[in-house]
Amino acid sequence: MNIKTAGIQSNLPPKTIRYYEDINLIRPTRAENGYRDYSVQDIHRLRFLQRARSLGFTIEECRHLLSLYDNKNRASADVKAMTLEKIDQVDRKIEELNALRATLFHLAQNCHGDGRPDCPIIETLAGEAH
Amino acid sequence: MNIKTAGIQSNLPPKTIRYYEDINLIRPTRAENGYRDYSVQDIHRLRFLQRARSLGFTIEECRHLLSLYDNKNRASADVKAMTLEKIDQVDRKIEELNALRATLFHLAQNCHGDGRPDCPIIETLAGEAH
DNA sequence: GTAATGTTTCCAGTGACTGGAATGTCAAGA
DNA sequence: TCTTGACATTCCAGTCACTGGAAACATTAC
Repeated sequence: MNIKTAGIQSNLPPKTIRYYEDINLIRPTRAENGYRDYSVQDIHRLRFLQRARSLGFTIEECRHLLSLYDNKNRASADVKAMTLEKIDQVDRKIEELNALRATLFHLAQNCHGDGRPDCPIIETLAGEAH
Repeated sequence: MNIKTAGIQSNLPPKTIRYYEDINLIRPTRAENGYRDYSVQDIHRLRFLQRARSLGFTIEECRHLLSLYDNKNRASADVKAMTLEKIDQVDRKIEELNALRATLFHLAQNCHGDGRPDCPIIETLAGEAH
């Protein structure tokens, strides 16, 4: 299977698939003409990567997950621990964004938003008392 | 004022301050020995940058905000529009993260998390039916 | 005088791709 | 058969916002 088809099957752009090969996440064989040739197993790995990445796992975490995927004797505890850690990270990020949103909202509410030059948002950024 | 003091005053590492100079966000004068010399106005700009960055504005948005900060005839409507747009972006990001968290949580809940090799998280990433 | 600290410039690396150029291969239609 | 267009290859560079490190020079403290 050529790279474009592999991309459609895995929902990844060809550029990304070549990149994943560069960093040794996948090793397709080559056809006689030098084209990459993706097997069904390769597609499974690519789909796995696409899903794990879209769930916010980093490339290195994906590499680890793939090694667990390859390992028939893996312990599900390892995978669960990674997932729980990822949930913690997501929770922290959500908290940060909520605080950020509150600050921005407060700034926007105090800005009259017309053509007058005085602007509480700029003043706050500049650190002026208000 | 030397760069380290400027960094302390603005809560930015010296490396970052030099970087901001590289990309023309700030232009300190130079002392006779070649050291950068930061004025009080420079510190204001740096603090402004630090605050705007920590509120999630990109460097290019900061550049724009700084030009509004410099411009005594700016319209506060411009600044408010940027802030509201940023709030929208933050809202979208929070939504994404909430969905992501729900998926991860669902996966973790269905994983027994012990030494057995079968793992619903891996199976889901691999796209297997469950 | 010397050691520690601070400053300079420059180059390279991060993460995870993405864009583009130059070149080669293949399949379909006139 | 020729040509056109879609697809493939490699390699280099750029993204964003820094960050790390090396080599060399300046200043400060003891």
